[in-house]
This record gives sequence, C-alpha cells and structure tokens, in this order.
Amino acid sequence: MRTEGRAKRLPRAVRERQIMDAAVDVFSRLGFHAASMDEISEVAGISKPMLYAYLGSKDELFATCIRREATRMMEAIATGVEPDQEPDVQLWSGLRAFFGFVGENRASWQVLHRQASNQGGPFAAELTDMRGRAVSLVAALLTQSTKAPATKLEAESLAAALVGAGESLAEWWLDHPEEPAGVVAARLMNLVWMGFGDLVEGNVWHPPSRR
Amino acid sequence: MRTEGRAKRLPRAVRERQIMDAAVDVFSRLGFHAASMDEISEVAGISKPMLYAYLGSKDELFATCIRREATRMMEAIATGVEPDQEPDVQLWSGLRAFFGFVGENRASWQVLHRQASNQGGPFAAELTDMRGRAVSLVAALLTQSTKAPATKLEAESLAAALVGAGESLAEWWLDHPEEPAGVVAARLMNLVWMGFGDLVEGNVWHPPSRR
DNA sequence: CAGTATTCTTACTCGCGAGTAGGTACCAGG
DNA sequence: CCTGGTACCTACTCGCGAGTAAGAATACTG
Repeated sequence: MRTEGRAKRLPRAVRERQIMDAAVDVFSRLGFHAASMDEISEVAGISKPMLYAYLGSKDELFATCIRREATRMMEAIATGVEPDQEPDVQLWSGLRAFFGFVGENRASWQVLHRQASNQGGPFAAELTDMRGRAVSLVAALLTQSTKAPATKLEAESLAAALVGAGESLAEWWLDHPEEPAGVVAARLMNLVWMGFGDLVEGNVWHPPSRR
Repeated sequence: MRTEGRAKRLPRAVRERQIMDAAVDVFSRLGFHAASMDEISEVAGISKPMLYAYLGSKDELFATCIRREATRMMEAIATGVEPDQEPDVQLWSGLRAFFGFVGENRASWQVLHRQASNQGGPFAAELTDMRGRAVSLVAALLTQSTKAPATKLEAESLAAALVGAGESLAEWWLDHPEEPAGVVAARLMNLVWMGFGDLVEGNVWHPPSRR
C-alpha cells in the first residue's frame, strides 16, 4: 500500500527547478563540504544520476545555485531603487530592497554569503563577481555626489565597507528576527549617512516627506 | 648525498609551534576542506602520526588554530587602545590596531575570517565567540557616548555593522595592498564617524592634535 | 503497436583522505 | 650496556562520498 503511488515523470525544466531548490536548501543548511549529492537528490525526491544528468558535477551545481540566487537578489534590488532620485534616497531604497530580500529568502542569502564566500573553488568567482557589481553600484552612487571622495580607490573602498556592513548586519539580523526589515535598514542608513558623530548629537537622517 | 642530513629531534613544545604555524599557513591557503593532514604534516616537516599525537584530530587542530590567532589579534587590538580616551579616539586607535594586525598577519586573518566563518563544525563557535567579543566591545563604546543609541539592540546592531565594515574593508585591502594601513583605517573612521552626509559636504574627521 | 526518445532507478567503482598499528632511532640515568 | 621513555617513521585500514554503467519504465510518433 503506497501512500503516494509512484512519483510522476516530469519534464526536464520542471525537475531542474526542483533540484535547484533542493540544492539551495541543503547547501544553505550544511555548507558546500558537508552537503552530499546523495542528500540533495533525496531532498529533491529523485535519484543521484539525475543530478549528474541534468546539472553536472557538484561544483557546477553549486556554481549554478550561486548564479541563480545572486541574479534573483540583484534584480530584487534593482527593482527597488529609482535611478533618478537624490543619492541618499537611492541608497535608502536600495537598503530597503536588500533587507527585504534577505528577510524573505534566508536560504538564498546563506548560500550566497556564508557558503560561497570562502569555498576557494571555481564558484567563488561567481560570488566575487556579484559582490563586485554591488560594490561598483554603490561606488558609482558615491562618486555621483557633489564633493564626493576624490580618488576612485577611495570611493571603491568606502563602497566595500558599506557592502560589508550590510552583509554583516544581515547576518546579525538572522539571530534577531524579531526586528522588522525597515528598522534594520534605517539603522544602517543612519550609520553610513549620518555617522556616529551626528548620531551622538541626536541628529538622525529621515527620508524626505513624500506627498 | 642528503642536502640536510636528518631533521633533528626537537622537544614537544617547539614542534607544536611549528605544526601550528604550518597548519595556519595551509588552512589559510586552501581552506579547511581542501587542506589535508598529509599536506600540513609535510609543510611542518614531520609525519602524520605526529600531528595526531600532538594536536589531535583535524577538527581539534583547526579549532586550536582559530583560538590562537583570535587571541593574538584581540591582544594586539587591546594593546593599541587606551581606555580613558574619548570614544572617537578609542575607536580610532582600535581601527589602527586592527588594520595594523591584518596587514602584518595576512595568513592569520584569512584563517579567521574566510575559513572559520562558514565551516559549520564545532570550531565555528570559536570564531563566533571572538566576533561577539569584538561586537560587545564596540557596542560598549557606543553606549558610553552621551546621547547614544537608546536600546541595547540598536547599539549591538550598529556594532555588528561596524565590525562587518571593518572585516569587509580588510578583505578589500588584501586586493589593494599598495594602500598603507593608516589610510584605510582613516577612511573607515571617517565613514562611521562622519557619515557620507558630512563627507559629501567636505567635513572630515581628524584626530585631536596631540602634543 | 513497433520504434524511438526521454525520464528515472538500482547497484555498483574507485580514489582520497582521516585516523592507526606497530616498529625504529635516539637519548637519559643507573 | 641495559632499561625505559620520548620523538619519530613507514605502511597500512577503512569509510564516505563523487561519479558511472547498464538497464527499466514511461511517454511520444507514425
């Protein structure tokens, strides 16, 4: 008496999605090393050779995961920010979009940040690449401000710091999920735009009153 | 015709140091997973059973590495900061000490940051622990400022962001070694103390003129 | 329904690396 | 020169997990 009969035969495209979802889930929970192809196939509800037939080796699979999730995230952010606004407003909407994405895609975020960042394989390139794009984006934002940082190096390093702060804060957020995304985003916005100096004085940044 | 004769017999304490140095080196270059005990023993100039006799399993060895390097770093920072100064000066000296350490201990830093951060094993605890100590330190610094962040949560999250910014900037620095430590540290100091808002206006932070 | 393409599985191989058994050189002190 | 102890090695075992061979079951097409 099978409870479910036999799993249905599905077209390749659909299976690939299922497998990718399972892979992101397992990689995010266990990390690249501890995740085994056997477990991924089990979670995906198929057998191991399918994995290899459809997605190639473990390294390829992981790289594909990174690429997919990175793209999803960058798109989410790009959608959230309006390019014709003032720099501070752009930054603000970017931060909101970022924390919004992380909040709703814990697994994606963990794969991207925790797992990919240190695995020295060929896939690190994917992650480094996305990170680079994010940094460039922010750097461009900074340079576009009037009396902005003089050297290109300076803008880039500040952007790297900001991106790192965002990543780190997102990580911290995972351990304090009770805080809403907007609050966390606002906090970072205040830090990077006003600085501690102003915060200590009681000066805070707030979005220009719409409407 | 051996070039070097036979390696000398050394007392246990000395060997342990050698092994730890080799382990940090290999772990930092290859990551935890890709690093094999065989390679570590080879770099250390001894044979594998010595590793196990002296430092225990691979996990134990790695945890010991993390602990040693983390301690070294925290001490370096603690030495660099004078506790009776104004908050901004304390932060400044802390940042200088941090970047100074990273600049002179690339391998240590890579083991700490890149490798340990994601390996989900028992040693992640070591790293999380040190990171927590750093965050608490900074959080205390913030709370000690007069009109500082109201909630404990707020201070802690800002501290997490700052620490993340530091880590990220250090990472960026590895790819741009031509910049001196002091410049990088000053940049981060300006970012977190003045904020982009002030930087855009041309207001920069500078240390109170000593002497 | 024959023929063919595609989905999917069971049941392996095989190398790599963690960990070990058992023994050898070297140095004390009596 | 024996006795014991510590530093050190060669040469294994053994499990785990990546990757595969060979074929079974199902769907499409004329």
